[in-house]
Amino acid sequence: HTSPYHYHHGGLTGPPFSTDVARHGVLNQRRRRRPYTKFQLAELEREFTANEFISREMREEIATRVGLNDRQVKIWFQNRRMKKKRMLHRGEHSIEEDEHVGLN
Amino acid sequence: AVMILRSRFLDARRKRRNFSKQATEVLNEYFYSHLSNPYPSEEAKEELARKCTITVSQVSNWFGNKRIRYKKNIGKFQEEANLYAAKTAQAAVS
DNA sequence: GCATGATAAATGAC
DNA sequence: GTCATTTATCATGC
Repeated sequence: HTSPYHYHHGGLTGPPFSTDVARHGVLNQRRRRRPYTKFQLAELEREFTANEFISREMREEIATRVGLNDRQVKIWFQNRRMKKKRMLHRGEHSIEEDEHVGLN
Repeated sequence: AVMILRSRFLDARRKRRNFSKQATEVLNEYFYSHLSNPYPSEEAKEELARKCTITVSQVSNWFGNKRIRYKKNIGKFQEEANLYAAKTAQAAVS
């Protein structure tokens, strides 16, 4: 799987991160990351516990209730499923290598 | 069970430790020797993880942080870049 | 007080 | 849909 931000590079000319400017024009810049409130997260977590996959109707219902657009709710559930996967995969490798007071 | 997992998950960054000097050395060597495309493959990440005694996720985190912070202030990393450039040049001679 | 590692929103490839 | 990322924010180290 190639790196998305270097996918369209024909040659190897150009600085490391030259594609950033060309990615979006002046008008459409990346939406700023905005942390959600405790209430929003609590509601989202509660719905996620009920079911990890939600329909478009339920998505709109949650969105209006917590004050987010349905796209944000959709993305949140996607990221939440990835987070759960990471959490489950965490106990496999390092069960608990805590208190490793290592000096460099 | 979910709460236990989550509390343990959140504790990860709560008690984070800095990587060893040798680990940072290895990661920086790879980063500055691939500055035109600092995106290690999955296999390269696994090898770096073994050399540094860290997980593949930690390697991904390090490169993610390194790329954005280098891009945001190239001047601040200029000295570091020259250091590792000279180091790889030295290795090429020998 | 910033440097650093990990996580939380947001994007895009596939 | 997954998933590797970008970006901002968080929590800690020193």
